[in-house]
Amino acid sequence: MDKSTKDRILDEALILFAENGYRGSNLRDLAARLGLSKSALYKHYDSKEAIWNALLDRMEAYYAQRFGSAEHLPETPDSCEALVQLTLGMTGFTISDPQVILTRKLLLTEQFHDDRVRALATKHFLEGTAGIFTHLFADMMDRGVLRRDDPAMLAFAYTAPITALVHLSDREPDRKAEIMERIGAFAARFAAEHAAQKG
Amino acid sequence: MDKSTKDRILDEALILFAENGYRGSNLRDLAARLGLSKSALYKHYDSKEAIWNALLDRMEAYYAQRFGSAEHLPETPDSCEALVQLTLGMTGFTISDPQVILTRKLLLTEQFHDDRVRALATKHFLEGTAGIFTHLFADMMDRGVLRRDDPAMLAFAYTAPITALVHLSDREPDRKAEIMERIGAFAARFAAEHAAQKG
DNA sequence: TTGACAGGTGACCGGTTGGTCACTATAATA
DNA sequence: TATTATAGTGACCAACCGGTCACCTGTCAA
Repeated sequence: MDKSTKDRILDEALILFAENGYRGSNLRDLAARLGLSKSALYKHYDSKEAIWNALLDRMEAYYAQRFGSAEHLPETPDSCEALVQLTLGMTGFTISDPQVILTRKLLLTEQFHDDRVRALATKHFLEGTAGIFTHLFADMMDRGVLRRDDPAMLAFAYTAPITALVHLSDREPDRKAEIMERIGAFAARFAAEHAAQKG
Repeated sequence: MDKSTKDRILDEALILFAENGYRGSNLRDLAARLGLSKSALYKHYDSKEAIWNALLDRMEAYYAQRFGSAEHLPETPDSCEALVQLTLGMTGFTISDPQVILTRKLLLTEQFHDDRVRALATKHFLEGTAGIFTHLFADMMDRGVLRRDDPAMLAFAYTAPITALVHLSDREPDRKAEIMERIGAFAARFAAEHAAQKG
């Protein structure tokens, strides 16, 4: 089934808002991207702000399903090497997928201009990712892969530097290869340091 | 000596641009904040963009002197407790000083719209802070306070989570007390983990 | 005294932007 | 077949914004 115009508007609005900001985007450009006239947009949304709100609705729904339930947790790694591989896989996706990149840009650039974005930014950059790894680390401790420790603190210490490098990749997309290497080195070092049996 | 109008314009421009973004700010509001008419601004700067560029010039000069020379390095902590205290002092300032907060907001919200901001953002959030602690950690290893290790990797692992909490404080300034506690806990844990003599 | 100049004012201009409206085409339905 | 709802068009409008211009005022040097 083809995507509805209503959805396509949000797809293009994400691109536009992420690259120029909400205030820096205008409905004429948005309509042109869709091959529509500006007034056609008003058949689907009442205003520019309504498009913005619908886009945030969609993003909130996405985060609710991604971070909300335990179902979307990745399988617990059964070794330190598996943890590094999982991390590299997740990060590789996150710095390559266009939609994810645009979403991150939107969260960063609009976080101080809109309260819903503010909340989503904290969820995405802090609680969400760290929350997932809190679960994984707790499991890995139970299974004797990681030395017993505070899983939440460990997850925070693990994900925050990786997130910083993801942001660097958003700023300088040409350095992706180098950044992936740094993430791999950081993850490997971290895993070695907190492995159940040292060495 | 009183501040020149030219400087006061940049002061207010920082506030305006940081809170509404460059495109979301207009010269009428800026003039009103200064108690001037809009046309008076043109006696000091040729255009809105010229104000923006002058503001970036000033920011670049600030970062050059802060991160550029070894003179501005804090004194090397002579114990793990001193490291924690230094960290809390620096962070306490950075999340409280209005100008620093505004600068950070500007860097975050405009990093994808302007190449100079992009470069400054990487310098501020990644290389700069980590660079300072790379020096400190190297010194502390030489003096036997910290276990010998890769100082750059260690500095990155230390500063990135703190920076993430600083960003959280920018988004949710009401949580400053809680955030300072988290930073203290993280710093203390990190120091204990990398101290020369364990325990 | 005069003239140049720096700093400031308000009116005005053209381009852009969000939003409206009358109108059209098409497809489903009574 | 007549009707109605949906989706789309282009012209238009008012508000806003960056920028210009003629003009004013105080200071200070020639």
